[in-house]
Amino acid sequence: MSKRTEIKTVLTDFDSRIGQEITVMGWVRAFRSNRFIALNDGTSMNNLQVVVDFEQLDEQLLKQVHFHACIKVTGQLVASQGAGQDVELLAAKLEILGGANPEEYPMQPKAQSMEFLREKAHFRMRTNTFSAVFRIRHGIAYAVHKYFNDNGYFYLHTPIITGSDAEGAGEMFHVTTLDPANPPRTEDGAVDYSQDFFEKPTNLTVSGQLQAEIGALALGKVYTFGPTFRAENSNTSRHLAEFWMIEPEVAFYDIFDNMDLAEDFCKYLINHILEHYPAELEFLDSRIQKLEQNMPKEQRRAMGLIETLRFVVDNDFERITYTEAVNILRSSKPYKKGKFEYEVEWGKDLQAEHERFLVEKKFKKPVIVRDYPAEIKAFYMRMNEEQEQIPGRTVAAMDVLFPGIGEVIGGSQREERLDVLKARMADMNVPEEELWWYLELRKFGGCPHAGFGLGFERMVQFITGMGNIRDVIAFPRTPGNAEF
RNA sequence: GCCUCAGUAGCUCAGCUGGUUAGAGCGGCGGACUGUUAAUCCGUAGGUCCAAGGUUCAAGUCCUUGCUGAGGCGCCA
Repeated sequence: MSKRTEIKTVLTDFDSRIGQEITVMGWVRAFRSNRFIALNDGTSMNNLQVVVDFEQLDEQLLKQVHFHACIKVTGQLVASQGAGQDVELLAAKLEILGGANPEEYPMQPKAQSMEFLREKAHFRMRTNTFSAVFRIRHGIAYAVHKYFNDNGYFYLHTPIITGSDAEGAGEMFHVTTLDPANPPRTEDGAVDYSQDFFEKPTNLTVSGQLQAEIGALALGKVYTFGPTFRAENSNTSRHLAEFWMIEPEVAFYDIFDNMDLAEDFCKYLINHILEHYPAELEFLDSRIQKLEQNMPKEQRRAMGLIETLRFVVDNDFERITYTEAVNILRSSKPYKKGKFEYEVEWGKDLQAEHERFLVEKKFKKPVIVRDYPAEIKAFYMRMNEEQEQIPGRTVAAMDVLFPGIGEVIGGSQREERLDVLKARMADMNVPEEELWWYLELRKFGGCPHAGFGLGFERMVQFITGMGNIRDVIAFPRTPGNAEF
């Protein structure tokens, strides 16, 4: 193929190219007035206007310039006569690389529903909305690595297949090469996993945290960023069966260092996108405004997308303890009026409606809640000292709650005291045999350390303003859905 | 897993208390158009009303079951 110039380059760096002949390739977004082709090659939010003179080009060729057909155009770049763009390309040569017969092609040059586009995941990335989302998704992923690299963290690849089912984060997908219809059996009739590939039962990982702790206790500061699997039957706009999670783990960090890291990290990611993807954000912002035009006022966002992102980076996150949260909730208007469906009571977990009140009504910004009751949190979270005014024991856990999507981060300081950890595992029926190495980490050269898990798609959702998590991952896996 | 709502043309939807040949906008197709920007204008075709059963003289409309999707909740990131 002859060399092409990317459309983003043409549109942003055109001074030196005006008057020159260039070649561009991309997908047709519109063919107006038998003269103007809006061409997009995925590099930019904006299209290049290609101007055709039908007397100079074959009529049959121009008839194939359909919506989303892929074409190659060579011609002279000139200053545009029209008002909508700086430059345009006068087509001297036009070639159809891939036609798109509109009588069969399902995509149409108009707004289509998210549900319909989800069924067309192989085409939806050609739309403005999804190309913007996926450019931003890339930008956030890049910023994750840049942030950690620039701050002295090491990227650790924790296993996708795990031999432990004690990671305490929900139902797991089994991994096996045994024939499910006819597996080998032991004498007592159980499946004989000693004949399986790994000679033991294995699952897809639900978290890289326990292994990340191994890294932290050697390299000091590590992070993981990889796929994570939960076999929960979750049917919501913020859950996936396969998602990407970022898990920093840091030696010598306590819960407060952990909160500082979480806040700084979130702000860095948002700032990176504000700085590098303004066109995408403006498009998504206006998209939401159009969507909300017909909604009643109370259902609309209080602030625009970009305004929300600026607000989050410009303000400190609110930090409260679980006990304070319970007190705030119990003296709140909706509580007194009986508007909450679930009871607010020390010892019970905060429900989505409670978190939403704190984030969206009370503080109107991200909130970090810490020091949750020990009974409702995982075995590895560090036990706090007893406090007189608090009804029960708490652990040094923290959740970062964002407006609209709720929990984006869950983390904790880890229990480094061997005896306390063993007691907790016994209390919660976590088998020591499976996590012998986790215990030895405390026995030999242990230290205080902390970390958290950030749901990557939830962050992408927040930054792009997309309402459903299935629309910020290219190929969503949810209960009953693994197409593509 | 639970609750609520929806499924009618390629897409988005209208179709009233059941009543003849089921509608619109957009998209498609045919045509016009050399300065358009969600281009515009004229013409035109296009339907197993999600599926199966039932009630009725008569069902897109009512009932039952199932399937699919969405929203909310739970589980969490």
